[in-house]
Amino acid sequence: MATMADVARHAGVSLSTVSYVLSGKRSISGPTRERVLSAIAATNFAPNARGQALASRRSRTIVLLFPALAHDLGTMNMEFVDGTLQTAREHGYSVMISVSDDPYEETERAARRGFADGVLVMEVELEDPRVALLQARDFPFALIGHQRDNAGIDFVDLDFAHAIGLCLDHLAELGHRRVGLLLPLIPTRSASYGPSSRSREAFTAGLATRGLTGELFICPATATGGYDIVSRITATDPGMTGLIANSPQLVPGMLRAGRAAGLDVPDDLSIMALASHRVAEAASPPLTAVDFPAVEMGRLGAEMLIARLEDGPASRPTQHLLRGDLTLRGTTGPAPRRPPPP
Amino acid sequence: MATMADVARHAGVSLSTVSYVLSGKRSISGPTRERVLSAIAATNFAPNARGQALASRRSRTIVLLFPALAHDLGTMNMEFVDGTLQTAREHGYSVMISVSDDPYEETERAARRGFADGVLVMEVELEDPRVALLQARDFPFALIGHQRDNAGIDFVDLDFAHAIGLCLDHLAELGHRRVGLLLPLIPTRSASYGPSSRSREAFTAGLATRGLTGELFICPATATGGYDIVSRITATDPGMTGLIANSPQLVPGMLRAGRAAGLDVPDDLSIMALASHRVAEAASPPLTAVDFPAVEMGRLGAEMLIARLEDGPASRPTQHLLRGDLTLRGTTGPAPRRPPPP
DNA sequence: CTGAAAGCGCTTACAG
DNA sequence: CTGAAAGCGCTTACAG
Repeated sequence: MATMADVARHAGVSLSTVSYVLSGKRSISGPTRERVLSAIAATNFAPNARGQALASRRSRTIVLLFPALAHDLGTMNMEFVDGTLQTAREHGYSVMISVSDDPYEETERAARRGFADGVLVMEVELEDPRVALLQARDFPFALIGHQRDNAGIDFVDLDFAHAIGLCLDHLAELGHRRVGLLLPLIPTRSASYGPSSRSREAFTAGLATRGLTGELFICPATATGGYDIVSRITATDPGMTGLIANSPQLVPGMLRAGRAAGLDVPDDLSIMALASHRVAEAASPPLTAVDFPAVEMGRLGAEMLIARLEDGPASRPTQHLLRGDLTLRGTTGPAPRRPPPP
Repeated sequence: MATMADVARHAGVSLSTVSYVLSGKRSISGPTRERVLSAIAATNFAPNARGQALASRRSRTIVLLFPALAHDLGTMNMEFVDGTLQTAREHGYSVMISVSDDPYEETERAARRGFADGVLVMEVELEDPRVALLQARDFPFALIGHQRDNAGIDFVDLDFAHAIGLCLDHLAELGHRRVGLLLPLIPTRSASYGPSSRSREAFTAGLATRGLTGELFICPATATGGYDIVSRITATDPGMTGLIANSPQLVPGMLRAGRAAGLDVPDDLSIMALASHRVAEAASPPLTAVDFPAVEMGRLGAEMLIARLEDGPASRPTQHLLRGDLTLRGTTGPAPRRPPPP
């Protein structure tokens, strides 16, 4: 591989001139620039990223910081990744993906070793130790998710309270009187995992104002997680005719349990979820859902982080709390006249 | 952040001694090592990855080279990523994910810019220009997938011919006489995309030996892709009672089309897929499938590439053609006595 | 408008 | 067993 020194020799100029032609950071005369450019072409030169990173103290790399990935291999996580990659690429940044059983240690590693310029933190808790660490170290970051206290922090998140409110409104309008919210239990995240706690609160608070009663269920985010809960519900609480899944991963099991109990969706049982457009469409049957703009959140997260890297710590933070729309796709319907068969 | 020079000063030794304590590449006296180690602890030092990368000419980073990701955001791709990440992490490597509308250009970029030590190529074609490029440039790589000619190349792939054979055996044993294979059309990949062409060939060749007749269908890898094909089949070719999906993403649409035509799965129509255990289990209903060991393929791919990076180009290549097992989960059954209602 | 040189933070021959 | 020094391939003040 040709180095910048090779190009300089080839063009008969100094190494720094080659560098400045590439960066545009000082004006170069027409003829000199020509010679350099054709030398670059002739040697098939491309600047070495390692040399650039060391000299400029910028690697143009960001890290997407997943906690343990294995628990949630769903399409929605891939959508976050996809959005992040798209935006990073548009800005000339590379993206590393980091996954660990020990997210805190992994965060520290990213901040200390300096292979990347900043990190995008996923699956944020209300008081996330990773965030405290990054702040203490003054290492650039942005959140996909948000904490309880977000002063000065760049973040993008779904407005879970709003989403749950839309679900309750919808079910109430359809005449359901008793509803359930299923929250996936994420092994590595504590009880203060943002989406779970915010949905839980909104659900609890939102029941009364709509004249509903309901119950919260926590289950493994697996195929059988939703199945077991809904089996129990159909067996013991037939009046609960409307169900909300905080994650689309629970839904296949929920549908199966409904079917096993002889219930038709949506005639006997209404099921809705928080799910990206894509995931809701691909499901079988397509799901009535509040749209979870996962790709856009990945995009905005990368956007914020890169802006922070380029503008420095001074500029004021960007905070996006996105509201999803309700899209009807047929898994919810009017509450059954009388409770379905036991 | 403390540098190695800080540590050296703190310990009263030379910078090189600190480096050697860390690398273990020469013997250090007990007392000296002690002083260095406690200086490292006192300064909270961690070696700077950029300096290491430049000096050692190794970044301990590999790139996972996806073609355009947007077409296939499925769980199975996430499983490849997950396997790669797990293994990379065990070896102290970082993983970059790269996605592009122009995979060739992206490959060239990775090889020229030198931000990574090697690349893992996904979605390989029978004669993949990216592979030719990497070979010409002598840039380390391994394939998840394989070409027609694989001399000297490290790769891991599913044995698609074997998998399709298992499917045909299974359907033939169940008494099906006429079967279909659905291949997802991947926009960015040409007709010579490995999995499609190998499955196609095995299917065509395998029909006769089992006394079957059948047909091939190519459809968009979307929710509606499988739907449209199966709608047509049920309308025009009711004797086709066994269907194989080369990708699980087609299945939800296929099931929906079956249902819309008033057909029961598996009583009237048998559907099976090539799908990872996880994806097949999570589907609703769970799918009879030939297991696609996506996580393991990600692991093996990373393993091979890292071995190549550590051992150099001399050692002979590793080539894994994995065979998946058939797992029955209830979407296939005996062929109906007479063709189902039209 | 351009060049010579210092320096980014390491690794690793070269010396002793 | 340890140190002084060259060098990895760039960027960017410092000079002119």
